[in-house]
Amino acid sequence: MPDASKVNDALQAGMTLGSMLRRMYRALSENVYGRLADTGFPDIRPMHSSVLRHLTADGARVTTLAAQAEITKQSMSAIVEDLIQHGYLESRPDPSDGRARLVTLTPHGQALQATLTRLSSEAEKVLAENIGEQKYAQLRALLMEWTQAENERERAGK
Amino acid sequence: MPDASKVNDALQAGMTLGSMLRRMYRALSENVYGRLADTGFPDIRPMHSSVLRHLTADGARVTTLAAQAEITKQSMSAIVEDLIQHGYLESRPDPSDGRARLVTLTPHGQALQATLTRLSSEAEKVLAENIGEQKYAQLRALLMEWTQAENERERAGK
DNA sequence: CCATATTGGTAAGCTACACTGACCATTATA
DNA sequence: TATAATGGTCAGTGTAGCTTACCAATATGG
Repeated sequence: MPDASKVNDALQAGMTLGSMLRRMYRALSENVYGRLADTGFPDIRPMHSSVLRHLTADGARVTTLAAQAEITKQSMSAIVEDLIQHGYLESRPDPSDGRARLVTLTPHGQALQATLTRLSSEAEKVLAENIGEQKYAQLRALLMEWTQAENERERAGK
Repeated sequence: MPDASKVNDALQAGMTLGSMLRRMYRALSENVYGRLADTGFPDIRPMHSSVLRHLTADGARVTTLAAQAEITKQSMSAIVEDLIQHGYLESRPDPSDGRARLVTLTPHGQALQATLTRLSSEAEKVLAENIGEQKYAQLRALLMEWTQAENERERAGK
């Protein structure tokens, strides 16, 4: 059983779960995007990862990407447009549907995606060193479990 | 030892630690602020918590609050100003320093703070039910440990 | 004790990232 | 085949931050 009074103290001291999650997220994010800028991708910001995270070699439609990233298609459209301007993506009409367009990575975009994955992994490694491999593994497992359960709940409640 | 290949798969699938942290943060945040609006505080948004989280009965200066929330004093100043307009805070000259002002909670602000703490605690309870008390306790402990260590690192590296 | 540096705070303007509402063209369906 | 649903765009809005520049009051070192 978790020590409820201790949690309460923490809440009083402003250490909500949310604030800590947010802070850890920011730490990772700043690490990754700071280094990304130093690695030849100075025009890429966190928002761009919502595309890069999900885009596979097959390409995808803006609508699909938007759904995966849980943002509106207008927002996703703007992000994609920006990445096209910078040469990371290209988009061509989808042969199987006259309304749709297929978004794919250019070689430059593939390099970016690879670098982003690498830097994310390195950032996690730093965190693992700070709290210990064991606890890092625990944290990751916990989050993955929750995320997957959350996906279930959404599919169900929809 | 954490299963590195599994982590790598997850990274490929876009499940970075960061994206999961962010998502859980959003879930909590939407829960709390959605309900807060239904509880008679429709004008309070997540940003406001950066003040409310740290402000004690003694009051505090904008500069102090800004440092605690890790935002600029201009940003904090705007947030405080907004909360004053809505009757949650008041600010008076600090008798001990002619430059400074002391920000304190009005009774209305105290009610808000209490409600916010309650809702945060309830939101965490929901999460605890979803992943299990044990794992919730683990997650919280992990995050608190990292947060405190991070505080250390900052104090040291500064 | 006074010149200079530091500190608390404000003002103005900008950027990043997301949203809503309205709309068009194409495809699916009753 | 008329209507609904889907993929996408355009224009406008809002939120939460930031930077640069500045003022007034306090601290500090010679």
